[in-house]
Amino acid sequence: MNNMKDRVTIYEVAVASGVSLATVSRVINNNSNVTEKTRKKVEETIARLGYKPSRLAQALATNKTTNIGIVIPSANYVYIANMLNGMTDEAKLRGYQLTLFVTNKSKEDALQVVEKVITSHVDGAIIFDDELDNEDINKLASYKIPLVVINNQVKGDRLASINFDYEKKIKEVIQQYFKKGSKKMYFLHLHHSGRLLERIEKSFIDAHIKAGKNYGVFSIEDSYRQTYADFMEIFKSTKSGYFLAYRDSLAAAVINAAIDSGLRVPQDVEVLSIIGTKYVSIIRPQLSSLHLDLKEVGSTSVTMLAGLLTDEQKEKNLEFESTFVKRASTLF
Amino acid sequence: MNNMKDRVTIYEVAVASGVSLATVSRVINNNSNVTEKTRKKVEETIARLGYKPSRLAQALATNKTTNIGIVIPSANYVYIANMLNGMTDEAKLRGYQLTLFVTNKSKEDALQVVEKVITSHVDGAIIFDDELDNEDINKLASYKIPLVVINNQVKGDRLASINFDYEKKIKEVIQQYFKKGSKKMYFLHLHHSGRLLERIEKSFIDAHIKAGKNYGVFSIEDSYRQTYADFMEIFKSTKSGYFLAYRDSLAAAVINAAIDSGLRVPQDVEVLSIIGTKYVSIIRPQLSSLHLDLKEVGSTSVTMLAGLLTDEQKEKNLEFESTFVKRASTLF
DNA sequence: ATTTATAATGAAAGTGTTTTCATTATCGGA
DNA sequence: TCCGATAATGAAAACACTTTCATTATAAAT
Repeated sequence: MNNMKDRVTIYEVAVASGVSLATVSRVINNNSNVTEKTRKKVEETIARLGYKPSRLAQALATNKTTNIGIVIPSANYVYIANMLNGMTDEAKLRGYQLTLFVTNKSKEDALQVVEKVITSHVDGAIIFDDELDNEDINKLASYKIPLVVINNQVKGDRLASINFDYEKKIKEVIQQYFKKGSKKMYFLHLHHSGRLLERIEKSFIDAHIKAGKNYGVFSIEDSYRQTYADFMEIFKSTKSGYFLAYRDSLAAAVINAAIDSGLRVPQDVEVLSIIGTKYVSIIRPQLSSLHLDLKEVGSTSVTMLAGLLTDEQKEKNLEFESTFVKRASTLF
Repeated sequence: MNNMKDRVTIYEVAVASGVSLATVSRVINNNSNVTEKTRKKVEETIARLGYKPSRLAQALATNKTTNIGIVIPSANYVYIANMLNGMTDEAKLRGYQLTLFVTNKSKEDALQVVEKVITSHVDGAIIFDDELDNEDINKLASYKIPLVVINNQVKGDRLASINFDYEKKIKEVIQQYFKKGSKKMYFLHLHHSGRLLERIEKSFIDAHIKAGKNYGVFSIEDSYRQTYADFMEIFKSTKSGYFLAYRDSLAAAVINAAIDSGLRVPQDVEVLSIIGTKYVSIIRPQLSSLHLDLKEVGSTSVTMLAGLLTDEQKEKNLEFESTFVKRASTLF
């Protein structure tokens, strides 16, 4: 039964059921202009021969692949995995396939990715990658590829964007803290930082300048191990502070280093993780964070792209609101 | 400059450079049978017109898509994200694109996925999903799709597999523990468990039976929150034990529940995470685990598949060795 | 200069579909 | 029973390439 079978083509189905290619194509695509009788007949031979239409040939003929490209810096971040999760769910629901394009945080790779996306004939793409700048995005757009861009305000035909309100929220959190708290705040700047992080940092600095407060910035590497080591050093001299970290693994590095240095969290050291994943409640003390449903961001991005693809929606900008969730790593 | 351009086809390039389609095709594909002069000429007009070959048409003509399918239960697990990371790197190196197929741990979806993989015309696929059984795999194989299957011993033409030695290692860890330790061991069985986990459980039970030792099994849900809640209950009566958890988030649930119940880790409660990710060292106390370089598993799977695709390699089975890493959550 | 071997090129068929347009069949109404 | 309208069907072109095979150009050798 399970012998190797060569792929059955529409032609063989046509011959076997005594109709033309056109008719078989019609029954495959549920075109109504087919008699019930011939439809039955064709469907029967399709089942008998085990025919499956070639999506490749369909794509070439219709200029639609039902593939959407996902551009990300890496699959390895938990928050990106969360988004991917939402994307795969929604894509499955809508009958799209996801093709991954990763830039590895390298500009060179990013350029390559742009080329690949163009030649791949995806129906559209979702971009969550700071390595792609406006020029890259315009290039993709110029090839008429509908785009949903996350974390970059873009405008144009068949271009939608999703943005997070982290900048605003960080400012609010800081201003709240100024009222009740007294520790000096430090921002953890990543060596290889992207636009979003830079905007957040700017927001952090602005809030301090406006309030006439003193602040600090530490530039760290995007690695738990290294950040932990760095802070074991830092905590030899710095005995208190409120630290803003981009991701929970980095926040955890600060917490663990503080505790291992004999400091108390949150009494001496307070830590806020900006992007919180499920680990915020696993790490002890539990991490205060800005909560954003990244899975929903993922599924929404697919929904928006689907809108662009079906022309229901020409352009749209959406802002996702994050909420500050106080847990045990901060006092307020 | 950045006007909308319609896709340039090979035909236009041919006309514009005064040669035939065949010649253009030859320069695209670096075929040696082209004069340097014509090559230059064609390359120049390719650059000028901004021509990019359609991978779709190429795929149809050559019956090669340079796409490989990745079948996983979900993109949301950290250990799968690690693997994906290795896959994307290696795939980029070798010029393959990755298309994601997720089963969501549902048999129904798995059947759908099998169909989609077949009609998607991927050059091959990597399967890391217990939801696909031998029948599904044989079906894919019968469509001549080269396969690398992770965690399922399979045999056949253009079928390779990668397996982990968790069963053996767990047995060793247990036997070692019998020599020095004294706590009763408990296995954390997942409600929706897969083949791998079941094999590990069997290994766990076998080791106990062989040694004439008593053991326990708790059936839990695959969720940190629920497992934490469950163990807050369990630790009301059970005041000590050695717990084997599948993933580090589950192990963390046990640890946190133990500590929050006033028990000491590892003095009262010992915990071993089978699949450890980077969180093993973030969680406190740090988690003892079986270490396996999942990123390397990912890249190796792509390498093996590439071998099958180029016919360098007809069949292969590989076993990855894990190593027991003692950290602070166990005594030995 | 002529022949041969070889390299470069082009014409055309093939890849597996969809879709347009023309043709044929079917049905209802007079 | 015949006509007209409409529904069902098929032929063929289109999609954007690759590849085989035949043909022409080029270089080497005599």
